[in-house]
Amino acid sequence: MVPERDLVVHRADELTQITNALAPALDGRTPPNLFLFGPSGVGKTMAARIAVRELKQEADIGDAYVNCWETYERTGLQYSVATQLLHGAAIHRQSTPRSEWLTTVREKVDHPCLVILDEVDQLEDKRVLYDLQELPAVSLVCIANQAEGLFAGMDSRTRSRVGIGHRIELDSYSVTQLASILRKRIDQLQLGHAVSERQLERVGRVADGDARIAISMLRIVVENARAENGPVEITDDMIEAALGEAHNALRSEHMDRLTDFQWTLYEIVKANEPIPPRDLYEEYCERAENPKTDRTVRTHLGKLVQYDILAERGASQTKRYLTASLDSDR
DNA sequence: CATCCACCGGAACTTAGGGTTC
DNA sequence: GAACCCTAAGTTCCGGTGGATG
Repeated sequence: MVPERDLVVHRADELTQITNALAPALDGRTPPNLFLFGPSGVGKTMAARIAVRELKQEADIGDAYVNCWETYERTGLQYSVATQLLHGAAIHRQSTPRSEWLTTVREKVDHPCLVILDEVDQLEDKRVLYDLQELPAVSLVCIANQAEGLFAGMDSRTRSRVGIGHRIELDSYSVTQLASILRKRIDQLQLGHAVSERQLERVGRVADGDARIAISMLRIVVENARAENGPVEITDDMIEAALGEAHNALRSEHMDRLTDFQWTLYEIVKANEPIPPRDLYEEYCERAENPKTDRTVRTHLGKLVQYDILAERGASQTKRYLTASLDSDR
């Protein structure tokens, strides 16, 4: 759920910038693409969705939202965008040739459309951005961690066509900003008395600028406190305990999506880290009945690194894979 | 500094699987 | 149900890159 605007603290300026950038849609024009960059948990998605929702209230504007982590394939993404823009009409099956979906959208949609692509750097095939850009009514709102990672993955044609537009950077939250975000949530739960300012700041400091981690921690703390009988009381110990739990919860979200093959690779690295690519592949061949080629393994290792599940150190002969620990990058 | 070697990743191709059409 | 179309995943091929080594 997207919090209402009054819950959005410390992002008023950015929200205005986003709304201004997309404002041409109010006059029926197609705004230039918009790029939101910033580390995780700084409110990029929230700001984009609120801005689009506000614009929709004022004019006839179509919208679509796709999380590219979940929908990372070219066809799936096109299908998702097309059905959202057409409200499910006129698309027969997912196997309908993509040229047909795009033609249908092109023919039937005459108002500006704002398409939010969240975690767009997770897209396997960035050419899908070019496909969408071909639709005259569509503006892309691309959300990613870093500009470099996103544009590096594009071929030159896509980059020159899609990469034009406003760019807005969102910085990490400060400790006090995080604390006040948490305070709003606590007040909503009517638990104002149960948590001290100092404890909220402690959560904010540990979350390291990431509101998702901070909020996740707070939720765990509150749940644990409620599980105990009597009035809700939050101790410092409970806060320390929630830290590890919150990190694990976010990590397992990603781990859940691994295939068996990717799990095998992860386990080999975990058992042997730091491990050079060659040893990793040999170990994999021993474990697998029908081992895939090293090229395929490389592709998947690349994904695991991109998902922040594995990390790599060194280059060429000194290259080693190891498990990425959230604790180590702080 | 030149050479070597492990590694990287793009591109074209093959294969398997699913759906559509007649 | 056969012919056809489309896609994702994997394979093959290969040129490029950058530490290590002498």
